[in-house]
Amino acid sequence: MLHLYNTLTRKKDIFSPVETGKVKMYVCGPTVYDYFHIGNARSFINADFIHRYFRYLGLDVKFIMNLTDVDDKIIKKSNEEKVAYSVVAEKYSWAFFEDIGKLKIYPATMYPTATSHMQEIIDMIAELIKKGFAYNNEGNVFYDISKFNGYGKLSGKKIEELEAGSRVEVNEEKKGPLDFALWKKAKEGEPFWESPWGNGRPGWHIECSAMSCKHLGETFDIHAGGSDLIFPHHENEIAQSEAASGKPFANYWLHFGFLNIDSEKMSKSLGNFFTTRDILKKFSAETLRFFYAQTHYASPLNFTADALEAADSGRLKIDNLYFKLEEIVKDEDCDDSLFASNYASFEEAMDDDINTPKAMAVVFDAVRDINRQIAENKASAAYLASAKKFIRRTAGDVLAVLGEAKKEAGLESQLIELLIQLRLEAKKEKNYALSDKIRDRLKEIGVILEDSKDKTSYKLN
RNA sequence: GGCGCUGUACCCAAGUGGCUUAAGGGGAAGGUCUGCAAAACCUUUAUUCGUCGGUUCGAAUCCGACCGGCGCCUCCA
Repeated sequence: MLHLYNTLTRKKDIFSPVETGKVKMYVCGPTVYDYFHIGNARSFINADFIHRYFRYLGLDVKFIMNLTDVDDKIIKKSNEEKVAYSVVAEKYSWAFFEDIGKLKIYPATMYPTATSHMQEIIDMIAELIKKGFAYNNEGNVFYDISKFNGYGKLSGKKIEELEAGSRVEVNEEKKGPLDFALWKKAKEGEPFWESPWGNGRPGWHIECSAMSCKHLGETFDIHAGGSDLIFPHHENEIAQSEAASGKPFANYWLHFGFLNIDSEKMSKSLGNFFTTRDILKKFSAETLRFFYAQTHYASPLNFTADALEAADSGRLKIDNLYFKLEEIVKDEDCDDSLFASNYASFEEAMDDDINTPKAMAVVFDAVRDINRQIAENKASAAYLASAKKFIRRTAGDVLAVLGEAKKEAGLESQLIELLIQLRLEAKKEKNYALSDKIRDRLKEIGVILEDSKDKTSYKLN
């Protein structure tokens, strides 16, 4: 039974979807104004663990991630670069897809954009005005939070306290300081869309309400995002959606913890800002995923080079076993019952609010057991086949921390095999100087040789 | 000022009342195997969970105080 910590109820709730067997999930995606950073990557990967686990469970998942493709930051960048906002948005949208592909993120069902949902956005704003939750002030439309009863229920904030401690600039156009923009009147030179309130563009929060409603319905199962989005973004989404539909919005709210760099907040001004692209030049996607999976999704995580190195060593332990199994397992047919308790433990961990650190411990327990069976030569063919499947389904399909299999480039692998043969002959003649030289040289170019009793295998670094 | 999170070994980290005299990974030390390596396996590495009190038959887990770290309240994953 899957339990998820729900920000709305502040406890772990039993997950019970609106429609049995189906999951409707919405995750706030990127604003496409720059390459995304490793903090964003953490959120995307955490969402991916959840997505992949639902798939593992055999649920029919509809997973929507939006791209915010028009907003202040994009406009600012387009002005700096003297190109149309859409050029910026398009460039970084492609970069986003490229990067999440590299991160082995299982694709969402759909990646809708704000600009392709203008009609839905305008319709929702019109509905909010009609129902009295919003007001038009000379082309700027604001949401009147005093009209919405449950405002603050997600973030646990009280309206009076928010107003008292408010750092929001006084805006004469708004009735209340916490009212937020649904539609922003276009300023000179800004991109705009036509609307009943004049030319302008949507506020940030409304797109998520409009798009989630269109693609998932008025009430859906899971809404997730970074913990900084709780307030005001998600709070405002709830206000918009529930006021417009009169129905509950998302049933489960999940929030991902923040990433710090060397115990400091990542920011451009501190000079500790890393894009995912930068990091992927030094570490593999699997290493990054392994590193993130070691910490629960909601906890803060400290990012250091040493920790990444440690993660790299750790995940190789799983890889080494899996590659070994790929070599010795011929027949994929297997009896899962041999690993029934391992699967049960894995699922128990994941069912407990997607406890990936615990799930990894389960995988490592299995890795040790399997290695021991192999070392002691006690493993049956059926056991090894089941072992391989267990590792693939957990470390591979759900966590996606397994590295790529050895590349079987035809000529390349033949040449390596040839060198291995020559080295074995040298070894037979006890010419260890030569055999070690071959091994060392191959290692230098990324081919690692491992001798076992009767043969030598290799892996590519 | 308000709200919330957090402090577990050299490092990362799970565990939130008895199954734990605290998982798992990294690192380190010793051993097995090996011509030597590598990989793998075995052993060791927290009588203790920020500090001090309290509740309880029993607490890392609950309560209180104190000390430290962090986030949100403004765009932000």
